[in-house]
Amino acid sequence: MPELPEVETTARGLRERLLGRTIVSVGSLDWPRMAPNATLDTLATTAVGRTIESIARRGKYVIVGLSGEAYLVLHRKMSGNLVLRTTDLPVAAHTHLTVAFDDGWRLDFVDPRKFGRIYLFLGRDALDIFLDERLGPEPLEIERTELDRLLERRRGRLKSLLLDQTFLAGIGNLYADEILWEARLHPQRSVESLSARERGRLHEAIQHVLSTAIERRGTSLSDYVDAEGEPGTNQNYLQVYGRAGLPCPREECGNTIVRTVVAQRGTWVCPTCQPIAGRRRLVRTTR
DNA sequence: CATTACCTGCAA
DNA sequence: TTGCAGGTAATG
Repeated sequence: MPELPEVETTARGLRERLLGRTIVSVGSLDWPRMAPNATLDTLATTAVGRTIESIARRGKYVIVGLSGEAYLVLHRKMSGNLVLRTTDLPVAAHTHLTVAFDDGWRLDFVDPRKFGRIYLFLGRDALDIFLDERLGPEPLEIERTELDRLLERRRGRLKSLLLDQTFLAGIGNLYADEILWEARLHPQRSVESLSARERGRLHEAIQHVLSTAIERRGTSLSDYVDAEGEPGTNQNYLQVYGRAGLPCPREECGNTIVRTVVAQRGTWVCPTCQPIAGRRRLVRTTR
């Protein structure tokens, strides 16, 4: 569920509340598989007494930096949320980790589907190795020329590529569809077939779609809420995702959006704005 | 490349 | 009851 804009919004909320706070207890790890490289004991022993020095996002991971070079790394997968509550409030259903702080606030990792993961790393090197072997560059920090270089080294379908976290970190199914609609590119288009102009549109669409979604504090379709427990508003501005049968929002278009499956994921496209063959080919076959 | 597994909740 | 869900790792 949470993709880059949702994780970024959450990280900002956590940063505001937690920087400088000291951890006083860690508990409720009722589903041990959520912490593949630590036990509740290790987490508690390591974290309690340490202070939050940094909160960062990398791809879809939130990285909580503790004093003494320890890092808690959280991934929410499909249904997870990281929510701040005061310790007088009861722990909600499906909460699988709680971290309590010295000022009466508590960070709860809530995840009905239990796909989420919590990792503990000691030392900057261990953290960097973990992240670098999973993640490509940050899409919002990439220049046009750098995107071109990355694309040159890849092949296959555009949508599969956008979903590949080692290509760019943080784009998921929803934003992949929104980006491809914005760029007027069909998800099945092969990377190799892109013209320079199309690569430019792709770069622009990545920047625009992700940054406006961050401004709107993310997309809340069913589960996602930010660190304060509040939904985002980007669900009110989706152009294609989940909108089968509705008209394409491009004024000059207005044709019907269809749902297909690409890379084993539900995929929404405007067949008119996003022709499966490039523009040149379409012109030829329609005359 | 595609398929399956991991989990639960919800809507059709 | 079935199918579907914003993710990723493991396995043909």
